[in-house]
Amino acid sequence: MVTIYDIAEKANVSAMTVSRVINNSGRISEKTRAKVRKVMEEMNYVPNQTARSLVLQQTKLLFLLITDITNPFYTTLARGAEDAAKKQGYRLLFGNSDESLEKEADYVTTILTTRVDGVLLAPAGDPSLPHLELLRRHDVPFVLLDREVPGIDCDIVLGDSKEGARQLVSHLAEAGHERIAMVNGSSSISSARLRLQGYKEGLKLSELPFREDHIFETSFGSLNDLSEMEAWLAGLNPPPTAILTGNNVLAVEVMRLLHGQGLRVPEDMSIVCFDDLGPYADVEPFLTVAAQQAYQFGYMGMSMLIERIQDKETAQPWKKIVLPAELLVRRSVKPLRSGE
Amino acid sequence: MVTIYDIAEKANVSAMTVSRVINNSGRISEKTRAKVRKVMEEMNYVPNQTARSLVLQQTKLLFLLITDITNPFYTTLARGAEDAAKKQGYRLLFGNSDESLEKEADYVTTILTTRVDGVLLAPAGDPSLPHLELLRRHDVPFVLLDREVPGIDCDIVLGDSKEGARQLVSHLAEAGHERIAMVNGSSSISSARLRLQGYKEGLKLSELPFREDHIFETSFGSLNDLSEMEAWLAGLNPPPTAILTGNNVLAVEVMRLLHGQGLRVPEDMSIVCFDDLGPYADVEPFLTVAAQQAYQFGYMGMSMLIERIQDKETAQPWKKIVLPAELLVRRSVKPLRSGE
DNA sequence: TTGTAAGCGTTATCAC
DNA sequence: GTGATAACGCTTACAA
Repeated sequence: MVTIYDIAEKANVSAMTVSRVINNSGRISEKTRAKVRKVMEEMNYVPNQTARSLVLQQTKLLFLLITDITNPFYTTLARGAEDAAKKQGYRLLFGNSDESLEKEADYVTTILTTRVDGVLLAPAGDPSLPHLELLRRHDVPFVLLDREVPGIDCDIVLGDSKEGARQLVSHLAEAGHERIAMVNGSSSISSARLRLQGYKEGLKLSELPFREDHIFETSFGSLNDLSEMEAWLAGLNPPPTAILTGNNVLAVEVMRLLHGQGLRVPEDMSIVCFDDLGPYADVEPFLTVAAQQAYQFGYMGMSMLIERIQDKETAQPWKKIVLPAELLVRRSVKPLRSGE
Repeated sequence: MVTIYDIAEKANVSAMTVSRVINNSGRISEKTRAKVRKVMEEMNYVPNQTARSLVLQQTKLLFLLITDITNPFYTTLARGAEDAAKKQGYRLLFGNSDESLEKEADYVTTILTTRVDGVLLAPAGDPSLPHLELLRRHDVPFVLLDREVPGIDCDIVLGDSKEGARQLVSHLAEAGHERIAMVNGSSSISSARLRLQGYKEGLKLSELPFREDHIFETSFGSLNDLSEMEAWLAGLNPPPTAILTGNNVLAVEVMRLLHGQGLRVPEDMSIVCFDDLGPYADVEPFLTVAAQQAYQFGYMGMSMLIERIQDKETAQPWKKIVLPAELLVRRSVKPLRSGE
C-alpha cells in the first residue's frame, strides 16, 4: 500500500507536506504542490480513509436502514436518500432489516462499530426503542422514517397514514362497498395503527359499521404462508366485497391468495392499498392506491439528518415532517353503484 | 467515546488484556475476563472498527455496486448477496451507478479510499474497463455480475443471455409472429450483444428474415424521453406484431409508450422480455419473460468473492458461472396461429 | 512555506 | 496470564 510517506520520500518533502497537498490546506508553493501531485499520480496513491477517520473522528459515512429492500417504496426512498447524501459529499452504507428486530439489532451493532456519522432508519416497530436508545446513548444522530416509536424524541419523516387510509375507505364507500375488510401490518408499528384508525374513521364518515373480524393483522413483509389469511377470509360470512391493505406488499399477497382461489380483481373482490407498486408494476398501473412520496421520504430525511449532524452542538428542536398521501384511482375497484 | 483504556483503568488491568477479552484471544483467567466484561457492560463499550481496520488492514466490509436500484432484478440480486455476505460475517456497503460511467467512477474512488475487502459489481459496460483495471492495480478482489468486460480476466456470474433470447424469439415464432422487433440496451454491454445474437439465431431457426431496422438500441435504465422510440416504431411499415426487449425495464417503457398511443398488450402488440418484474408486478404476472435467477446471481457471486478474498495468496484460476434463464409463458403474447 | 512530534483506538510482538 | 511498546496511515498543533 502506498502511503503519504512513500510519496514524501520520492518527492523529497515531509509527509506533512503531502498531507497538505491532498487536503488543499495550509500554504504550499506551486512548485512543491506540482511535484507532489506528480509523484502521487505515478504511484497511484489513494488516501486511506480508515486512517483519516480514526484521527478526524468522523467517517463521512451515513447509514440507511430499511425494512424491505424488495419493496419499491423503500428502493425509491433509497434513491432519494442516496441523491441527498451524494449532494452533500457523504457516502451511504445500506442495510435491510427485513422487518426483523434481530436483524435490526445486528445492524445497530454494525452502525456503532463502524462509527458512521449518522443513521436514517425505518424502525421495525415499537420494540425498536432500545435500539434507538442505544444510538442516542452513543451520540449517533438519527432520523426516523415512516414509523414513529413511542418513548423517543427525534427527527422524523412520516406519511399521513390516517388520512390516506380514510380516503381509500371513502373511495370504496362511494363506489358502493359496504363490507370492507382490512389486512394490516403489525399493531406494534405506528403506521399500521394509524392506518387502522383512518380505516375506522372512513367507515364512520360513510356510516358503515366497524366489525372486529374484518381486521386481519399480519406482517408488512412478504408472507411465506397464506393459510391463516385464507382461513380468516373464508370465515367471513357474508364475505367482504373489498379489501384495504396496510401496504403494497400485502396487496400483492392478498391478490396472490385470491388468484389461487380462482377469484378475480376487481370482478370478485376490490382491492386498494397504501403505497404504490413502483415503475415495474405490469402493464399500465392497475391497483388503486394511496401513493406516498417515497423519493421525498428519503431525500428530506437525509437532508434533515445531515443538517442535524452539522449542527450537532447547537441543540435544535426535533423536527417532524408529515407528507400527504395521494389517492390514485385506477382499476382495482368495482363500482357497485354509480358514484355520488 | 469509551476506549479500551477506559475499560482497562476501571478494571485495573492493561489495555492489552481488554483487547484479549474482546477478541477471545490469548489465555486469560476467568476471573479477569469476568471483571473486564462487567466493566465493558457498565460503560457501554463498543469496539472502534475504524481503529481495528487500520491495524488489521482489513475492513470486513464488502461492496455491491449495481446499475439500477429500482430494478427488481438487482434488488433481488442484492438480497442474495446480502445473505451470503452475512453468513460469512461480512458487512455490505452498497452503491447504485444508475448505468452511468461517471457515477461508477465515483463509486470506484469510494471503494478504494474505504479500503473495502472486495467488490461485487455489475459494470456499466465495456468502457468500465479502466475502473476494473484500477481495482486490479490496487489489489482489490472483485467479481463481475451479469456483464462481461472485454480486456479483463476475472471471476464472473453470467446469465445465458443468448439462449434466453433465442427461446423468447422461438416462442413468438411458434405463436405465429413473423415480424418481431427488438428494443435493446447499449451494444457496449455484453449482455445486450448476446441477447441480440440470440434474437438473430432465433429468427434464423424459425426461418424468419432479420431486418436491421427492427432493432432499436437505447439504455437499459428507465427512459426520460420516449419520443425516439416512438419515431422508430412509427417508421416501421408494416409494423411488427411483437417486440422483444433486452430487459424488464425496457419492457415497461415499451408498454408505457404503447399505452400512451391507446394500444393494448397483447391485443395490438405482443411483448416479451428478459428478466422478471419481481413480486410487485400488478395482480397475477402478465408478461411472458425469460426469467433469470436474480437471487442466485447475488448469492453465488458473493460466495465467489469471499472465497477469492480468503484464498488471496493461492492463485486460483478465474471462475465463470453461467446461470440459465427460464422461459415463463404468461399472457403478453397473442397467438396468431395455434402452436405447433 | 515546510517540518517535527504527538496522538486517534486498536492489535502483534515480545517480555516478564 | 498479563503488560509495555510499537505500529497501522493520517492530521492537528506547534516549531522553524
